[in-house]
Amino acid sequence: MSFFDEMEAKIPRGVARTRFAPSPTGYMHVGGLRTALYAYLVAKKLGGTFILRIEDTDFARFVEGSTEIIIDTLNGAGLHYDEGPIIGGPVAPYTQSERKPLYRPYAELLCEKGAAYYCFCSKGHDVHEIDEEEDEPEAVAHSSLPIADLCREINYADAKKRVDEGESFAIRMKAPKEGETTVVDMVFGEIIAQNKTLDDMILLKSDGMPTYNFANVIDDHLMGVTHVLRGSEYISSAPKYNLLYKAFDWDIPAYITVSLIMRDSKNKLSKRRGDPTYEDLLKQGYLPEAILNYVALLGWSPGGEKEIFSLQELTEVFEIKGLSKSPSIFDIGKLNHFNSEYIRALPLSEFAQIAQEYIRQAVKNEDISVEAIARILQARCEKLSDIPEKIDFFDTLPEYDQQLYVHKKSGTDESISLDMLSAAYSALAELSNWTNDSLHNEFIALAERQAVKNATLMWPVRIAVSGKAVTPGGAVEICAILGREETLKRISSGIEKLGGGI
RNA sequence: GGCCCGUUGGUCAAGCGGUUAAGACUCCGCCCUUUCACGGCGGCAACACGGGUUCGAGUCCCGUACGGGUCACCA
Repeated sequence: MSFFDEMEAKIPRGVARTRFAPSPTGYMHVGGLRTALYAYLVAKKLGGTFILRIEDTDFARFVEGSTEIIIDTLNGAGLHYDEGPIIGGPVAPYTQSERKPLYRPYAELLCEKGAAYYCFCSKGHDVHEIDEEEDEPEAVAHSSLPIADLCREINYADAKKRVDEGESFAIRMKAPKEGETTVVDMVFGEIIAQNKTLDDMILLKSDGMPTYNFANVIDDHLMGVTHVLRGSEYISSAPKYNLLYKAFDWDIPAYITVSLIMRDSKNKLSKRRGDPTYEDLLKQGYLPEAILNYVALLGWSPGGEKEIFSLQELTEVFEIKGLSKSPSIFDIGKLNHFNSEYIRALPLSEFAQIAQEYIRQAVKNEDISVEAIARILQARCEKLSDIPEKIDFFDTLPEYDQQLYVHKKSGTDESISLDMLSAAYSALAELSNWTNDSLHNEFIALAERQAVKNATLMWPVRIAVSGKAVTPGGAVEICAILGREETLKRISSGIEKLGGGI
């Protein structure tokens, strides 16, 4: 049995096998996460298999520890893979650098068949400088083709001989000069490319590693991938992939090309320009579920009016036809909305648990329980990182402007506030039971005795105990958390501030 | 520049030849209310442009404009 037959025999057959194939750059793009999600959903929707494959064919770009980050990220988001690094699978290994010996035979097979050729051009001649300038001169296409064309003409036997003699080489695809190639994509439809516009892309680099373009085709085939998901930056290469599949006489998988995620109408999301990666978002206190939900809806729509979907629900409602061809702009404001929805939907104890570290950043006083703070915070919190500044007044009363006591809607000015604080001080000093309920009742009763509306009493009290115009929780909740001693202290300092005395 | 793709309110988006062109975010107003928020109600705001095809076009076709992608021994 030949090497090729053996490889063929190992290919798993399944209803749906999809893969997420990131390169280990050290972090997860938001767009990458979304592609992973869709790949997961396509597989799960059809009861298939979701594969993780690490594309580390570029030595120079490899970042230590990246694979672990990718795996942690996927698991953290609930996108558990069925085959891949660490857990293995029927077509292991799942890391391309470990698959290196597999690629050369396939590339050479293509040379033999006349669908590819050995190229002896030196690597340097067409080095492409990453050029950020707008107006690049005409010749920027600095095509390597004319030079490579010379290699293209060398006959197979001669080239093979040079290779056998140890000459350094790369292998390029031999794109036909005539005819056209049609790509069928489940999102973009039919795309027809004139073969003459296709360049002889490198398949195998002179270091023996395959390029992304080649490794993808080989591995997708060898791993039995049925649906190939990738971003639209690859769509113009798809005809070349098809040529490769055709040269091998392999079945072409279903292509599902997803549109780009942009930072604005002109630029795609980029870490380099300061756009957040998935890890950045987690650090800022966004919940994985919320990010996933938001990102699912960027470039895909279920059609109805429902927007909140758990991962489980997504696997049920996901349809390829809901995928959009046009790019979408990442809107942090809308992510905020999803995040607050998810935060509010959490059981209090769970919210308290994830909010704990943020709460303790601002409230060091151990007498104050995390849960008490969490309770008043939960409905007013877009992201966890907002927490500390909202509750810093619990530990120390900030300096505040006396003008805060003037609030038209509550019917207070400085003089009325002074009266209210004085009344509140006496009443609270006598209060036997220091709970939300008893405080509430006491305030209501006091307002009635003073013949003012509740707000006229509550507003100045809240200002006095918090020093802030806006707080999580109202006067009652804040007093309850602060306790009698601290509450009375703060109220009396408010009274002094307003020129009164106890 | 060549090739490919896209274009519905500020943003995400539904729409599949006949609709008062959904819904969500944002913003604004009102209600609720011990502040803000939550919740409830209401409002502002869109089919890029020009030609066709058709009784009828956001929906189909062709151009134009604008935007994006790609043209690396990067992925």
